[in-house]
Amino acid sequence: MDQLCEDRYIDEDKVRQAQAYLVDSLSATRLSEIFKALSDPSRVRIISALTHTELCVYDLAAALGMSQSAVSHQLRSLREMRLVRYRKEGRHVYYQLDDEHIGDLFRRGLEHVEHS
Amino acid sequence: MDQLCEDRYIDEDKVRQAQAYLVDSLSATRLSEIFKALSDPSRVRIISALTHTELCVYDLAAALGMSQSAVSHQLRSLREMRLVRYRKEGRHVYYQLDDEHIGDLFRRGLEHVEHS
DNA sequence: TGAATATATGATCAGATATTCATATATCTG
DNA sequence: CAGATATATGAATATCTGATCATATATTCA
Repeated sequence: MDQLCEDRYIDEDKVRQAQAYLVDSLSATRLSEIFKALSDPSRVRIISALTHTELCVYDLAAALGMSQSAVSHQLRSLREMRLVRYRKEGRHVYYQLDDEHIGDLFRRGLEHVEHS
Repeated sequence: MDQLCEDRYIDEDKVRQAQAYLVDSLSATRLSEIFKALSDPSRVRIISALTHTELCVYDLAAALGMSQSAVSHQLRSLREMRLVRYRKEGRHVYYQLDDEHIGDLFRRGLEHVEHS
C-alpha cells in the first residue's frame, strides 16, 4: 500500500519501457570512462597529436605547450585506461594510441564540432 | 641564444609536424565539452533512456533510481549544452535528445564497450 | 663514477562536479 | 483560492580533477 502510494504519480508503463532500453550500471560506468578520456582539452590535444604519429613525452609537451609533468600525469591516466601504449628507446619513451576506438570517437566528435 | 639552449633537446621537426595535426584550442575545448556530456554514468543513463523516447522528469528519475533533484540538475546541464530539449504539457516537462550527434556518439561508444 | 638528460611520481592546492536538502515556482483541480 | 503535483534552483558539501613544484628513477655519455 505504501509502495503504491509512493509510486502513485509515476507512469509505470513508461518507466518500465525506459528501463528496458537503459544501459546497465556497469556499461554506463565503462562508457562514461571512455568519454571521460576525451572530456578534457589537454587530453583531446594529446590524443589528436598522437593520431598521426608516435611522440616522446618532451616533444609532446613542447608541441602542446604543456609542462613535462602535466603531460606525464595525463599520459599515466591514458595508460591506465589502455588508450595509449609506449615503447622505450634509450632515455626516451614514445607514446602512441593503443585503442582504435578512441581515434574513431575522436574523429567523429571532431566532425560534429566542425559541422556546427 | 637562450632560446636555442632552452629548445636544444627537442626534435623541432617532429614537434612542428605534430603541431600541424593538432586540433586548435577552441576545437579541443568544444570537443572536450561534447565528450564531457557523456563522461558521467548518470548522464550516460539519462541519455540512454532518452534515445528511444521522450520522458518527463519524474518518470526519468524513477527509471534511473535517481532523485528528482539530481535528475533536474543534470538536465539543466544537458539543456545548457543543447543536448536535450523539452516541451511542457501542463505540469509535466518532457525531455528528449536535441542533438543527433550525441545519440550517434553514444551508440558508437556502446558498441566499443560491448566488444571488449 | 658523476653529470646531463628524460620521464615518472608524490604532495599540495585551487577549481570543478554531483549529490542532497530545503525551498521556490508553476500548474492543475476541487 | 487552497492543496496537491511537477519541476527548478540555491546553498552546502564531499569528492574528483588537473596543474605545479619538488624530487625520484632511469639512461646515456664523458
